[in-house]
Order: sequence, then structure tokens, then C-alpha cells
Amino acid sequence: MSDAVDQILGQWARERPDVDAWPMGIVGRITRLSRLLDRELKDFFAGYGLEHWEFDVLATLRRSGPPYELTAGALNRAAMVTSGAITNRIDRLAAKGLVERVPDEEDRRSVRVRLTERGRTTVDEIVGPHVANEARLLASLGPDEREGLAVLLRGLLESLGDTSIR
Amino acid sequence: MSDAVDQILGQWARERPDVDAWPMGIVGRITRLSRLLDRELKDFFAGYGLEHWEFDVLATLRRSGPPYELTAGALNRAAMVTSGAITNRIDRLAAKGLVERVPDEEDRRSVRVRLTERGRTTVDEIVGPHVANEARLLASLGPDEREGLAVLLRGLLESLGDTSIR
DNA sequence: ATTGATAATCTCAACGTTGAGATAACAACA
DNA sequence: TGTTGTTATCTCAACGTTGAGATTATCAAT
Repeated sequence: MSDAVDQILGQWARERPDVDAWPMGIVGRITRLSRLLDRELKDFFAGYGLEHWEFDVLATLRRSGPPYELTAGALNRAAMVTSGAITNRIDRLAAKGLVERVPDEEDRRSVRVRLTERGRTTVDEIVGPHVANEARLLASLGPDEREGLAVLLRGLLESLGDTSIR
Repeated sequence: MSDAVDQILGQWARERPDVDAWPMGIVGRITRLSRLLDRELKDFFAGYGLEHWEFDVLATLRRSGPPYELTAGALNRAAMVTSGAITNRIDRLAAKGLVERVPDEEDRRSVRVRLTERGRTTVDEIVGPHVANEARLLASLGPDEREGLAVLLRGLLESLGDTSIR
């Protein structure tokens, strides 16, 4: 069998036989998978009236444990977006009543973002179905393949310095 | 060793022990890798005065072989973006003199987008260094790991229907 | 030839992110 | 105490994508 990336590699081999394009077999597939999975997740969350990024922020707060609050900076790093994007996201989640800004008494530069009761129940209701949906998307992988893939991806992430959510 | 995703999985295991979040170990890593690699590629292309998407379009035309032209729709599907985005990209590449729109005589609904001479030399000069740069990013993988990872990712892509660039 | 369905591209307003700069607060130290 | 450097967040204009709709062309069937 072959996928879209095999065809791309075949084209390069024909047009530029002097270049060994093997890295595209990894990078290209990661990029395409990310896009495809993103579309699927978008559709899934739309069924709950949520944007993907909304769930992402809420879930980050939820899994941090009680009192379900993090600084804007921590959310920032977790989401891998810029500070401007996080300010915007917090604004909109706060407008929807899913999070609230709490002044940080220890460090007045910081803003703590806290899940509201509604925000917490929202995540808690969706996380189960969400994981089930992801499992469905990965259903073609057997148990050993899952593990092997996770190990390889982890090694790559580590080598690129992604070793901590801070 | 552990990466950022291991920490996320650990948080879920603590907060929601009833949910087995293993799929996040795959989906989360693919998403994070995609973002990290994207940043690296962005920096790389900036060194050549190009945007990542610019190289992407030019390379798609180049690897299709002489006469280095494709319809807007084909570029569209290859880039996995919407039609509006491709119209915009072609406009800007044409303004830079890297591609040109050629009317399709067979099907007057179609527009053929052709690499200009400057566009072709641009890709041909950069593709070698680009692949070398990607190889650098993947340097932590041994030969067997590269192959194993490519096989697993291909299987996943196939199962999600990404079997053709059309 | 006409009709209806399908297809390719373009248009454009809404949306979200980026990235640089502004503001305010903290930290270290002379 | 004042100074310098660093950190956290917010601001905002520029940029690019999305997605629905408009336009024009092709195809199939009658």
C-alpha cells in the first residue's frame, strides 16, 4: 500500500534523483496527520458547540488539578501559541462564563485563570467521549503499534527539546 | 526519559483515573511535533526570504515535472487548504514573479498555474538544503527507527484515507 | 438544443494568530 | 534607595485562512 506521501517521494525521486528526500517521509507525514486529525477533532467538538482551542484551554486547566487555575503564561506555553493569542482566548472563554480571571496576590504581574463550575463540568463531560473519538481515529493501530509509535514520537520530541510543559 | 506529553498523561491519570487517555499519547505528540517542526521550517525558509507556504506551493509544482504546471484545484488539495487560501497564495506568488496563471484551453473553468523560470530555479536551489535541514531535525533517529516510524505513520494515514494526492 | 447537476475558481467578510511594542511589577545589587 | 535587567500580560495592526456564496463552464440526458 502507499499513501499520499509515498507519491510525493516518488515524484521527487523522478525529478531530482540527486536529492534523497527521505526526511519528507517523516516530516511530511507528521504534518499531514496533524492536519487530518485536526479536522476530525474540529468536527467532534463542533458537536458540543465548542471550538478545538476552547476545549484545549479548559482541559489544560482541568488536568492541572484543584483549584483548576493556571497563570496566563502557563496556558500560553501549554497551547504553544503567542501571548496575544492567549489573551484573546481567555477573553472569549471568560465572556462565555467558562473561566474567570483571578488576581494573583503573590505576583501582581500575573493573572490566574480559573475554571468556573460550568467550565469544569463542561470538560468533565466531554473528555471521555473525546478520548473515545481519538481512539476511533487510531483504531487501525494494534496494541504493539500504538506503543511503538508513542516511543518513537517521544524520542523525537525529546530530541527537539519538548521535555516539559513547565 | 519523558516528554511534555508524558506529563500531560500523568496529570490525566491523577485527575481522571477513570479515563484511559492513551490516544493522547499519539495524537498529542503528532500535534506537538507538527508545531515544533513548523517553527523550525519557518526559520529555515526565512533565511531564504520565503514563507513556508511559498516553498510548499513552488515545490508542489516543481515535483510534478515539466511543464511545471498544475490547476488551482490540484494545488488546493496538495496543500490541504481551502480554495480561498489557494487563490490568495497564487495571487501573491504571481505578484512576486514566481508563478504565472495560464488559461486552460481544454477546460475554461480551470486555471493552470505554472512555475516561472525564476520560480523553478528558486525551488531547485533550496530543495537540497531544505532536505538537509529536515535530516538535521530528525538526526536523533537511527536508520531502523526512521523506517519504523515511516511505516507506522503511513499506516495511520492510509487508515484515515490519505491515499492519494490526486 | 435545453435543462439540471456538477465542477472550478474567485470573492469577501468574519475570525484568529502573530509579533512587536507598551505597561507594570518583580529581583538583584551597588 | 535608585538603577538596571527581567518577567508577565495586554494591545493592536498586519496577515492569512476559512467557509459560504457568486460566477462561469462542463457534462449527461433527454
